[in-house]
Amino acid sequence: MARRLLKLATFNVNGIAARLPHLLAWLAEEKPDVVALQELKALDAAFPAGPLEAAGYGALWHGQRSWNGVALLGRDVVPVESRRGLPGDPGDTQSRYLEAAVHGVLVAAIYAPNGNPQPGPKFDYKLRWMQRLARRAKILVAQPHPVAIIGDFNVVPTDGDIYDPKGWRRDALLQPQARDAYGDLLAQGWTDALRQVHGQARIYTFWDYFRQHAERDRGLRIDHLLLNPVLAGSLRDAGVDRWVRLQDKASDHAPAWVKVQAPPAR
DNA sequence: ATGGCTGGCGACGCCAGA
Repeated sequence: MARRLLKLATFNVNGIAARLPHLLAWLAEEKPDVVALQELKALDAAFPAGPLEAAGYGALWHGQRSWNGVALLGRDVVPVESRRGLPGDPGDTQSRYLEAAVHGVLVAAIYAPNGNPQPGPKFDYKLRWMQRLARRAKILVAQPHPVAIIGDFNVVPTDGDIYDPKGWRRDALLQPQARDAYGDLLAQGWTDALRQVHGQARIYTFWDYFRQHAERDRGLRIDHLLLNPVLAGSLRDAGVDRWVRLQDKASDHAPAWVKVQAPPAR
């Protein structure tokens, strides 16, 4: 008997306060089971736990004033937290990593540093952060249960993942060191779900606010869903809810998602 | 090579995003 499908999604909301109506409309329409949010840009006290609970979602969140901030939502359940903050640098106070078990999947929600301008200290921080992520990912990939790392990686993996690689070649998101860091993750055994499902087809998750890039589909693929081998075996579909990006007052990212066969209850 | 647009902050312009 076929088990039901589980939909896991990641959505950089670019401000949870400004985007709550969009988030609620998307949840009602697409009914994802697990959601990673990035760029809350809000203190913990300002997180809209009430409206989300009313919409049927339990939540964990790790906020921060003005910038960053990540959350995990579970449909009809509160995620069970396993880690808050990326290990490896006690001095790093930026809220970019939250890990929890949700619906039988261990999910790491990430918001990797942008790294611009490069070269410079922000780019150095980006690369160090990615190295720390790789150390955590190496442990996660080998788990005997389903694991996913989903979020805004702020890496354009190849020139096929952006509408204009030449125009962006100096950007931190396209630098060889950033791409190598992403490649190192894949080499651990993670499956890039969107590429796995769509081959070399053009697929974007971010479109900047300039020159009607969203409407013209001039975008970047920087939000990724990585599945460990246990979970990759149950991958059934993947996609991007681009309609969200075409709404008035939208985030500059759209939700990206996978559908996997739900792990057996235990 | 640059600027264009947006959210948050906190008081009108600046920082950061990607």
